[in-house]
Amino acid sequence: MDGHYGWGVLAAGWRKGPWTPQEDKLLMEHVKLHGEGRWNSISRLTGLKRSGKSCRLRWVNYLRPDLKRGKITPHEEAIIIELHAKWGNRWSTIAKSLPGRTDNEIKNYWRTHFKRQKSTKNVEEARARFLRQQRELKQQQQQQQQQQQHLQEQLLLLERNAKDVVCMPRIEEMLWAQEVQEMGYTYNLPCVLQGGEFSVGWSAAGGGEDDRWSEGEWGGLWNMDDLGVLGMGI
DNA sequence: AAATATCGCAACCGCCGCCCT
DNA sequence: GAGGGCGGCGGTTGCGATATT
Repeated sequence: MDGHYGWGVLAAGWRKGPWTPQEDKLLMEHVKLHGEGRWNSISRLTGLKRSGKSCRLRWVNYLRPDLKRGKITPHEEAIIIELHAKWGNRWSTIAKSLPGRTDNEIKNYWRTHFKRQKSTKNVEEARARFLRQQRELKQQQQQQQQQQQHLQEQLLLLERNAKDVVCMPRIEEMLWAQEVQEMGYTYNLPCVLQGGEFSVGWSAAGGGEDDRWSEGEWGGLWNMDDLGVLGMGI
């Protein structure tokens, strides 16, 4: 870079190139006193001949105390592959799932380990896996929608014949009844009886281990809260 | 042992979006 | 609403270290 920018020299008043220990110390002391942010005022307050951008970058990528040093672990690599299949080159987004790792670090790692030669197989596998899961999720959602629609139709039908209706289960309870039945129990829908009495209850007709909410391989890698964005292109 | 290639990393640039005036 | 400043992000560059020929 020296040839291009003049490493370590002043360009338009700013120093460029590698940071010295003295500069690091100044920056760290400043952040300790004033916190992160307001990067452009640092040079004025500390005398550092560095641009705000340069200060921020140095802090975020190198000086931050919560940074994890050392090599990317196989587990982290797996996460990077999976998340890259999901997000593409959104390094900062990927970095949020890897505490202590910076976007720059992940970007560099990707470029050296995956972009150039090997790996395409791993990456393609991860991408395929992600797309498959996305498809399955969509199907599930469609099925649920259909079920709900069906139940709603039934409910309307019941309401239409309200005169003769003995029981008037609410839609949430019908859904719950269905879930309970899937678990192997018999569920008696709560009914509004003529005369204002209620009947409610469920009885065991079997049962087993409840693993409906167990984390899948995919969900185990990161927070599933953000699955709402699955519609995005990758 | 010397020359060359590759890797790993730090740091820069340009662009974009947000916020304030 | 327009314009400017600032911070954040992704892409790129180049140096030093290490591996290979």
